[in-house]
Amino acid sequence: MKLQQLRYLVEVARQGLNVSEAAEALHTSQPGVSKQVRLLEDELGITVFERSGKRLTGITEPGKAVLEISERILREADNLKRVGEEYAGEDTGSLNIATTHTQARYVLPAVVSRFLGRWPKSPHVAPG
Amino acid sequence: MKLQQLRYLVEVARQGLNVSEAAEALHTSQPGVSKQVRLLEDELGITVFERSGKRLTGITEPGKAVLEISERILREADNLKRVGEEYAGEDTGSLNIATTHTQARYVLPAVVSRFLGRWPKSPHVAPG
DNA sequence: CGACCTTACGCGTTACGTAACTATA
DNA sequence: TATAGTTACGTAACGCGTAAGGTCG
Repeated sequence: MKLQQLRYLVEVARQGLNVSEAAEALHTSQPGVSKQVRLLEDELGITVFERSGKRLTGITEPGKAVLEISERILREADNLKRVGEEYAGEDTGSLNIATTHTQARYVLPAVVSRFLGRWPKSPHVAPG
Repeated sequence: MKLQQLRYLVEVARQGLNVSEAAEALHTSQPGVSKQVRLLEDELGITVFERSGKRLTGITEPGKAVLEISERILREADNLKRVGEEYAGEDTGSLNIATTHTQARYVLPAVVSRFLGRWPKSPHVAPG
């Protein structure tokens, strides 16, 4: 089960059971959506969409439950990304180092290198 | 962001910040867990685990939020699988067909074939 | 015949496991 | 020195897009 399969599933439902429109809304190909929806149905052992031949004509009872839960999961996944944005910037700041020429020349480089290795997001290292 | 990354993350936290034990509990390799945790942290822009050199020593504040949400997502994912089990069996039954030899010989095969194509889970087709 | 879903297939990406490296206690 | 996490790398699996195939209205 993959998050993207849930997105595909939910989008198909939101687009009035139209796989083509769902694919376009998700900026991907229609066969991809079709396949992933199938795979998810297989994995869950559930038929989510009623099919009349090759058209989707409705949502089954278990399908409704699946869609509800899927939407919850996707909402939570969005929340997860939002956590990143909320806390972004809070662990930033600046660190000034004063020392002698000798230390700066022979000791600092190694120390700074290790520091940058440990905190990869540190953007700026400048003299002055 | 992938569901497995969330599983890895949560398991590491549950195993007392021990990546090796988490890997074993998940029946996978330790480097895999390490890498996926890193990738998730990068994608979210968040440091979940405090690191002292190469040991994990604590959970950051945003990390706690991430873990909470991740656990919710995983619970919901389990619910999804459970929906499958709950409804399993409800759309099963048997269908008996009585007809003439001629029909059975020349018409039935195509019809049965289409039926099986439409309901792939049909396990048994037997004369009787 | 037109719209639309599914299957087939080739390609690029990604995850995973093994091995080697590094750092901490 | 022992333990634990990370990096490197080769392989296998997976997702995706294009093209071809079927089916219903």
